[in-house]
Amino acid sequence: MLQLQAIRDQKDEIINALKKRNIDAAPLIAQVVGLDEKRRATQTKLDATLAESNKLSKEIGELFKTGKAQEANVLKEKTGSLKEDAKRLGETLNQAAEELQTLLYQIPNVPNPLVPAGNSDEDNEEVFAEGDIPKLETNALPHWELAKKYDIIDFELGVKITGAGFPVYKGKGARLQRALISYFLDKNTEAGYIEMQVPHLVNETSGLGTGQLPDKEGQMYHVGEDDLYLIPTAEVPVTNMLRDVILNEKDFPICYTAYTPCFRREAGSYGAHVRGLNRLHQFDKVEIVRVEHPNDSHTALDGMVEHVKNILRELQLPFRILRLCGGDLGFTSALTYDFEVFSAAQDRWLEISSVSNFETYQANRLKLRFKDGEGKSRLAHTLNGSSLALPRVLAGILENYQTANGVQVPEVLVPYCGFDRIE
RNA sequence: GGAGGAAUGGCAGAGUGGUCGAAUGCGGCAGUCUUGAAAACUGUUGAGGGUCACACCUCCGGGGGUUCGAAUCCCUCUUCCUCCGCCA
Repeated sequence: MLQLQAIRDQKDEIINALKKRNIDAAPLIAQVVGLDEKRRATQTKLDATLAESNKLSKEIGELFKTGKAQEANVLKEKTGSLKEDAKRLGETLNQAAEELQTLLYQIPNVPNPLVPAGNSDEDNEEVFAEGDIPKLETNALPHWELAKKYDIIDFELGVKITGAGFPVYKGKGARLQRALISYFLDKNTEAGYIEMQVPHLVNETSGLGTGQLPDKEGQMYHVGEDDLYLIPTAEVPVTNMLRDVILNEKDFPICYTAYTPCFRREAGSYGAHVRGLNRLHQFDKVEIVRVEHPNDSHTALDGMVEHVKNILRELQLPFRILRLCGGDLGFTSALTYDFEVFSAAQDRWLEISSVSNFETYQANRLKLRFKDGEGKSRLAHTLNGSSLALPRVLAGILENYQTANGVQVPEVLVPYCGFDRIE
């Protein structure tokens, strides 16, 4: 959520920057400014009414104490109309504040100046690429065929017990998955992230805090009975740990990592591009989350990108990094880098990580602040990234490491797996 | 699930209708003393709105009510604690 103060002060800059997202925010911003003025004017009137009422109440108290009940009763009558005014103004105020909130929820984050213009994923800017794309045998298989051949992932079994998009990992497949989780957590811990285990269901307030609600409601599984949401990413519970917190400057940086399953309804997407592990309703992910001083957040973002890079290097997977264009940028993000691994057998790039700086957008919703040198409260910056998402990394490994006699296990994972080949 | 009790500032903890945004202690910050530190002493220290700055307004778990006036009384929700039941 953008800060009202910023909208007031830098209206034109914001409208201009939002054009990169291909939206014309001018009407919305104008509405916000109008409502904000109304809200403040009403607040001023209400405050004056309440001040008058408070004053009278004090006088009445004094009069009763000194035994002047009659005079007190005269004053009492005067408070009646003030009360009515206050009630009416209070209602107007609440309504204006509510409308304002609804409007603010509709405005996405302002893209960072680095964000390239563009409409779709085709306009994303490749900023880095590394690793050799392996030359596979002509009869190389996509991962869903490999999964069947070696009996390590069973999609049909998942359909039987739950539905499409809920695979069952078996034997070495399950072990490889667990190995990846441990490996990622270890790498993140080495880099200074503190490991957390967090709830997999969150309440509505948490959904609002990180920006999944109110607009992406349909993408989360909702447990109606208890009004809880299954998390679409660990970002939600982990970042919300800092909700309503005022940090000290010396607390920065805050670095957390967490492994969780992620649940996404992904309504309405079927077809070739979602085969196998490419898109699931439940998948595993290890996430990194940082809370930073505004001055340091972009350096931190670069650091997170480097960190993910190093993991992919160790796994020896060919990858590239894209800077998302305005049209592809997530609603709450100011700047996002996507990591993609090349899947030789599918002959396409698979997104395996997304690293973002939300600047103050989430912090404003979360009321995540810190005391600066002058003792003033300011909003912190939040960042997060996948380090890493499991299924597509698994797909990339299966496809790129396949040989005529089985799938080799990447060297760094062998100690975690306890085997070096799936056959 | 049943029966009781509780929720106050960073923490602990007073406050049962007006003088309470809230005693006191601890912690934090600044200073005095000290070569430095500790101790001691002095001062300071919640959040939000509003204003050029003041004034002023709101907030004592959330929401609603009673009253001229609510941290304090009533209703309701949530959470925590104790006892019972169930249970990995």
